[in-house]
Amino acid sequence: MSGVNLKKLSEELGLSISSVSKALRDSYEISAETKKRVLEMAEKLNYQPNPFARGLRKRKSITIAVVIPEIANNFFSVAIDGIQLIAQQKGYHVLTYLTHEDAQSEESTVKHLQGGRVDGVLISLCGDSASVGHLLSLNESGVPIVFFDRVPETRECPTVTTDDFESGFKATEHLLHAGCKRIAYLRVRGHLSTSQKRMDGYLAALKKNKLHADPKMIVDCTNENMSNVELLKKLLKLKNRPDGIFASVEKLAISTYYACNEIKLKIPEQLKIISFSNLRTASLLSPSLSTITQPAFEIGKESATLLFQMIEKKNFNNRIEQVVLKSDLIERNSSKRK
Amino acid sequence: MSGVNLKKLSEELGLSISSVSKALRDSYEISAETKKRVLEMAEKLNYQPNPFARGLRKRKSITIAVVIPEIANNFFSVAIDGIQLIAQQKGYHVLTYLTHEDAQSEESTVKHLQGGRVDGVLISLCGDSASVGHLLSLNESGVPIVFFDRVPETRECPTVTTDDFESGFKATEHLLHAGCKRIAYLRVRGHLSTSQKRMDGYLAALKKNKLHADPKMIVDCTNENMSNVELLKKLLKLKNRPDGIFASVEKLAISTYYACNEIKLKIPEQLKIISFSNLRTASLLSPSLSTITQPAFEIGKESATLLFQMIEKKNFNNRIEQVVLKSDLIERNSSKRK
DNA sequence: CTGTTAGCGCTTTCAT
DNA sequence: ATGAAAGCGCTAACAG
Repeated sequence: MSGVNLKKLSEELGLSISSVSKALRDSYEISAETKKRVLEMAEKLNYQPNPFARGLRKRKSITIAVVIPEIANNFFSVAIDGIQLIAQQKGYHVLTYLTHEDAQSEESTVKHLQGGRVDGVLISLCGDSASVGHLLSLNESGVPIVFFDRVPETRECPTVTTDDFESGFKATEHLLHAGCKRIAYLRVRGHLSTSQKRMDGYLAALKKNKLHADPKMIVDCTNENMSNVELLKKLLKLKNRPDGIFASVEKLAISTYYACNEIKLKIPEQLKIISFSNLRTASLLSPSLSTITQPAFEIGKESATLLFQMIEKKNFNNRIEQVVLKSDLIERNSSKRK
Repeated sequence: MSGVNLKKLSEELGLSISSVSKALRDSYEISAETKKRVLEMAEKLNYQPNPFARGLRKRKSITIAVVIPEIANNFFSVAIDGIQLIAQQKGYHVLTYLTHEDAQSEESTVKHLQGGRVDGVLISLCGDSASVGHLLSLNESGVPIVFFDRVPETRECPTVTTDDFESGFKATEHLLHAGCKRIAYLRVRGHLSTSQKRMDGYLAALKKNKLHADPKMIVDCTNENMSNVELLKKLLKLKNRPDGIFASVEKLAISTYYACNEIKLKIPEQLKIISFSNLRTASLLSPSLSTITQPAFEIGKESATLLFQMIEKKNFNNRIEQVVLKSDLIERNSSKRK
């Protein structure tokens, strides 16, 4: 502890504690001259108010929590960047918690947030988050919650997400405009509603351009690179091989690179690729890969902004805001529009 | 606030507040049966202790702060991952602050930490951090500080860093073992002592292998990609052109790729490249790029571990620990050892 | 084994 | 314009 508190300040100044407190908060009850003296002394002694005493008294923490599955991930770290920006503007502190995709860890984390440690929570659920009971109880205890990116599917609540349908649509149209006639969609099995919506976008784009959606062009991949490469080699050796690939995960774009390399298929001349990605930097090294990216920074900013609205207005039970943001298409020289 | 506190619990149980408090902390003064009753009621009412009241009373926050220049950066986000791991084990909360490379922002952040909000601070200085006065004052007020990666150059203090000399040495040897005879070192001007040490490692590796260190092979680059590409094209068109490139920043490796592409120089057949990098994932897309990487996760873990030692032992003024970790060499198929 | 009490540092009424 | 005093929820000494 810093050792210098209101008591010490007041002794030093020959004033009462309460006067000093008021002076520091610029109360109208205090004379200008006294204020000046107090401020100077506070500066001199390097006084910093004790946040615990203040928090206890005011029942406010000036702190929010961010709960995410992982941080060593470009999407989440950029989102945090946006969150921090807004939090800093508001003068709030940010506690970060990682669940590592573990529902139990998520639950215990949320539980710890209940004692009044934070004024609000931003959370992106972990994959196997079965129940949201712990979050309900937190919310009921008066802590507003905003979900971002990974949101509960069963319940109405404040959310900030990306428009997955639009992402899928936009990515597919990008390939179509680049001249592709036969576009494969690569997905990983057992995925969330997110994946379904992206594929709906893909299908809608095909339909709009009066193209047939061949089920053979929808490829279920695994999590293992080598087996995916084999799968893709088979796909790319078909008589009716695709001339465009839409990878729903960046990893699958990489597998495609390997496959093309092995069977000497030229990118982008013979095959154009677009990939979902949260790793802007990756495409730097591979100038031929266009990517469709979640607006991570915007998502962070919007979530935090929404949360602060709820904190300040305290009306978080009434109107439920659901913000949906458009994805970013980052074009590379692979598949420039003709 | 959750609304349920010790008072409510005690009323519900017909016990005194202090008995409940003791029971919850498993004090030997309380009978087993009472403890059981209390625990059950606490569970039932979903009691969570108020961290501010406890912090105020115990003069302890169970919280540490992490102050970093940016988070949308693979090194720092992975380092935070390591920090969080240790903090979670210790039951500590983690506050994160971003300075955005702004010395003033760093200073005001540190100032806010002085009131007892945290029990310790992990910090990586921003580039233009001229003075460390604010940190001294924080430390003097009893808050232990550990510096990681970007540490003060003028003062003895607890640090966790990467062995830059070893990094430079190891990277250069990697190229030598891959058969390179003439290795260029690309650096960006006006850099820190870090850069110098890496180059010392490069020079030492050459010397050890009885190779001449040609000053023409040490290239000062800018921050602008296109001008670097021009510079590199000139370098690679020399009669005595290098057969290996050691890029001290990942960006420069990318510029090299562009340059090679323009003058039709084949990688890795005609030119092998190794690069410093904090972006493990980038090399996934470019299988021919070997990288030398800071052990970010380890740095995070080590820093946090050291900080907790200081917090727990309270002897942070005596022995000053300076941990130096080895970098990781990630080999790709570009320049496999012969 | 349980209860009473003081006080952590601050804010906020209520007096003066 | 200033000060006295109560109390936020908790812990820890001290009584009983």
